[in-house]
Amino acid sequence: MKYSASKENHLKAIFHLQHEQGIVTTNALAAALQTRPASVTDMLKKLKEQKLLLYERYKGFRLNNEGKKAAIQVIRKHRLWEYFLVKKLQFGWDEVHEIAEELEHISSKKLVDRLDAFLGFPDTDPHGDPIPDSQGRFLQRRQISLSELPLNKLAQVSAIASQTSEMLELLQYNHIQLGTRLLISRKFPFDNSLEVKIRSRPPVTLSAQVAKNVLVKDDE
Amino acid sequence: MKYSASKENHLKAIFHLQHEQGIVTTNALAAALQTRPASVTDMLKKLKEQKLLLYERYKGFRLNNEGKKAAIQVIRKHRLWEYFLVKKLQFGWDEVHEIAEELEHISSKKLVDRLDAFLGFPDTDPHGDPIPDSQGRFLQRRQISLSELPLNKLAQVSAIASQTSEMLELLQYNHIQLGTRLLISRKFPFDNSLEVKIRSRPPVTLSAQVAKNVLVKDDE
DNA sequence: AATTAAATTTAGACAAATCTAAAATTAAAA
DNA sequence: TTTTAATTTTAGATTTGTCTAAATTTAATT
Ligand SMILES: [Mn+2]
Ligand SMILES: [Mn+2]
Ligand SMILES: [Mn+2]
Ligand SMILES: [Mn+2]
Repeated sequence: MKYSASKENHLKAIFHLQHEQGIVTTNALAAALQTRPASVTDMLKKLKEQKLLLYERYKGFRLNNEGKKAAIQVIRKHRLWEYFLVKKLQFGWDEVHEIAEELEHISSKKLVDRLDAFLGFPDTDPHGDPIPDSQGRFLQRRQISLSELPLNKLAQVSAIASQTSEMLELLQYNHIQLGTRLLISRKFPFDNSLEVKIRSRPPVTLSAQVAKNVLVKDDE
Repeated sequence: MKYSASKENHLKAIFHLQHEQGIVTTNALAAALQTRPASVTDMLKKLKEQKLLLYERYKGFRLNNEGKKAAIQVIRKHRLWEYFLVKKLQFGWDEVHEIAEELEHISSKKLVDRLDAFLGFPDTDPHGDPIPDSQGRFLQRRQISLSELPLNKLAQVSAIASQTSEMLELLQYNHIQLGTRLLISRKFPFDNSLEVKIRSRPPVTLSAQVAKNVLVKDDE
């Protein structure tokens, strides 16, 4: 099956949202796609027609198995291209998302699998997100949000949940990137902001909003 | 300037046709793009509106400088991606065209230039066609059609003018590919077919139609 | 030169994807 | 439990790119 770029974008966004929330709402999807709720409703009808999602008017929606499979293939393409751009073409990790947003819609399955092999079957993209394999299998890693990390416990940045360029710019400014080892040296209950220490650097302060979107795992 | 995939396809096809014919006709373009003359007329109006071509109704058309520049950028992308697919992803030269037909519409200029550098600034694509550089400069090579090659003169295949998969399949069957050294051992005036010899192989016969589309250059 | 044929353009339609404004439904507040 | 507010859907339009069928213009034949 081959879907339009717009359909693929919708499938992917629904997949991400339902991973966080179970059921997805029209407004949430419209916000994620920077489009209008009315446009989302239009697309939902088409996706339901094609039996890619479960949907009844006014009651929210979610992907069925077929829809998930399709979404995962798009995610696979997106992340493999991001990996290619960073590792082979020397792009920065904060400038590949938009380009991958276009490349992910190239349809050749053979191309994706060859690219995968060429890259040595990587299992995480430049932002630390897992890359599904050819059969759509994920290796899901146990990672927590930086805001849940206990005080003074060393951890390693493993993924960035919100990948807007504004977010990435802020992190880069604070010398935080994939693989950075850090710990929380202080918590401020007033606004839930955190003071974070990175080895041999002055500490930096992160808002709760930022911390929530930085995912970490135990340091080895 | 960024143009739609359809506009880019039209620009590229017009460029190729006017290279051969000077002025381009509606029917020729429709045939090249596998579309209808009426659709071509519609698009011509838009391209003229955007000042990419010279066009007056019923009188044919051709790209202006702006249009040529745009077309060359598309050709550059197409051929760089073809080179990538063959040299890095191990595709055969006869299976890359369709995929490149999609990849050529990815818009990032930076991506193309990085890809170019990654590939080592190649100057011909897998079919022997020259790859324009970042400024749109071509290195045009003096090549002639196999049908114009004198009898018994050794030459080397440098490009294939018609790159349909049917054509490429036929050539592959006859062991003719880019770089193949050959000579014409006999000409048959009745139908302008040719007997062609490739070193250490039994001679093969090619129709005039095939020979016209095989381009050769002097053997070093 | 008149007629026929070919090429090209116009007129009108359609599908996909999006939008705004208004209506319908559901959720929250008084 | 009314009333108000938020969410979601519908109705109707718009843009882009395409098509068929008919009309127009140009080219080729008799
Ligand atoms: Mn996308
Ligand atoms: Mn990513
Ligand atoms: Mn194309
Ligand atoms: Mn080529």
